Amino acid sequence: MLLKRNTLINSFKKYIYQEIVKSLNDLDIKRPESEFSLSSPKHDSFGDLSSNISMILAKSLKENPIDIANRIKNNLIEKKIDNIEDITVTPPGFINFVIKATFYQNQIKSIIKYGNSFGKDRIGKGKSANVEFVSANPTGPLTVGHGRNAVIGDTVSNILEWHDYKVTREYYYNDAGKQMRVLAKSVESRYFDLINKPSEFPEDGYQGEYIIDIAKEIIQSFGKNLHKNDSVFLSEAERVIFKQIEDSLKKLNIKFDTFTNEKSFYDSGAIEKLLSELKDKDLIYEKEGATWYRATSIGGKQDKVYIKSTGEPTYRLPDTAYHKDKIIRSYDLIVDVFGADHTDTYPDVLSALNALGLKTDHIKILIYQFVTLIRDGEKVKMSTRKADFVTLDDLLNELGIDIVRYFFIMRSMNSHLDFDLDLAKDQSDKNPIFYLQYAHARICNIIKHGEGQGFKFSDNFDPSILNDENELKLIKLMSNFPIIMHTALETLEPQNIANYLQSLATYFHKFYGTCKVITKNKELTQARLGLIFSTKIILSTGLSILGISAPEKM
RNA sequence: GCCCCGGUAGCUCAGUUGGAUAGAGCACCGGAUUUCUAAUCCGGGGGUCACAGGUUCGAAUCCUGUCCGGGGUACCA
Repeated sequence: MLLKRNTLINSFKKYIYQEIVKSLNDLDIKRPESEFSLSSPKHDSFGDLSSNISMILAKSLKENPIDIANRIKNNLIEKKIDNIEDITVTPPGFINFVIKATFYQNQIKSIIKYGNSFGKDRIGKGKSANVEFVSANPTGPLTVGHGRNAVIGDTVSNILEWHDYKVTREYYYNDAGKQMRVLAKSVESRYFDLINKPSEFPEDGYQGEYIIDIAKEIIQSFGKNLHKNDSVFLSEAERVIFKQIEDSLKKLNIKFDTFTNEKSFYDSGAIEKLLSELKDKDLIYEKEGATWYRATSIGGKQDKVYIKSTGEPTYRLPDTAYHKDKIIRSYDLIVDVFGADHTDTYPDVLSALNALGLKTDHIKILIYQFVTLIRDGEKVKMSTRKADFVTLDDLLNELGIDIVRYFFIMRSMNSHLDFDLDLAKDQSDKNPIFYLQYAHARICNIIKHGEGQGFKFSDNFDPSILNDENELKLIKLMSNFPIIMHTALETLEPQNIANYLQSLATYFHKFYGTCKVITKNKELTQARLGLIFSTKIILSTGLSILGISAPEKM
């Protein structure tokens, strides 16, 4: 099938596409090797769908593309294609299709009929997905960067769920490594400070205020007689911090299904087993007291250390065992959400798995770039070690869930994110999230107002009378929702949805400016109620996928 | 040095995976409210898509090189 992926879901496009192919047959033109497009042009003046078929054929046919286009056009016109109002040819050789308004108008009925399932292609039905995100070790409160991770991961999960995937949200952590030892030492040191005993704060210790709070809690619960290296320092620190992390995530309305501890792969012998499997493939060797992974033999740039000369493994080894485990759990799709600092880490993991004969095509790694906070027009400096950072909690307390979630996904994850606190905090029309939510609230208010005037929404209306320019634009945009969702599924990039909803809100507000819904014209009122009702459905569906509320009133 | 991401309006960013005349928001200027919510709408100015080549009917988009910013870089994850 030469059809472009995006267009597959739209059966009407598929139909037109086939009609073009048939015309080629009729005209005795050989179908081109490369695929041709059929997509919405940027400008409405070119119609609703345009194809580049004749430009692609021009070379092999040695014929002017406009002439080819006209031949195809004439053949198509003769055949009288359903739902096509007009076909035009424009330079340099596009064939443009104008779709009948009724085709779009009828979509409103579909939206109302299918509600928040409108446009679902249920591609994930019967399939499972695992989305691993956040995965911060419990060494301190979640930061702004983790926030971006959390919101991307959860929204991606929502996108998958909307397509009927069964999604497991998974949090992976390590409470046994060096980081945690330093954490315990930091708490221990603060503990002895508080009870006026000599202590030594570790060189790379965690300097945040929260460490002192944990030490205070330990004094409360365990008294002042703890000795150095007591395991309580670690266990309490982990317990308290994990509680904090879960609370922060809860405030973002994020709930994990599984927490997986790196330690479990040591306990189960999985790591041992992985090592011996790799050894059998001659991918492991010893050098300078360390154990190395021979990445170079499978196309890697350089060999990597698996076990340090201190006897402690690097992250690669358990990470590979963990991913192997996820593969064995046989998900149809495995998604990892990593920060840009992890860019270099995953290729080794994947290559080791491949070397063991495991398929990794269904593992999708999403890398997001860093977040910079902007306050008063200036970058907020952040140092993790000194705990000189704004936490995710601070952000949530200051801004609330809707704004935080929206700001984290409104930009492409490939781009560095400038999080403008002043804009986010602004409760006025400058803030893009309100623009969106206001559209929804406005619709709710009109519906309410209509009820006060004796109009009740009913699906029994005639959509063909919705012929105002702003009505048609709104209707056409809503018809595009399935394509947007399909793109979001393929790319796993939530900002597509955010951008789409912004345009939808724009088109609605424009409609509102020119068309009054509740009028004395009963038939028109019912039709327009149908229109705004379906707009409300798309808006609230999109917002709920983004994890943002759709207020009835503002 | 090498690898990854980015460079588009004064600022922050989109750009449907190669299409036609480059798009928003903010900021700036001017207008609209006896109205279903003005958290809105309408109009205006503002561009060498970092730069230079290449690929082709056609490039912000793909390839090569250069410059700038961010991240990583072999026993920290």
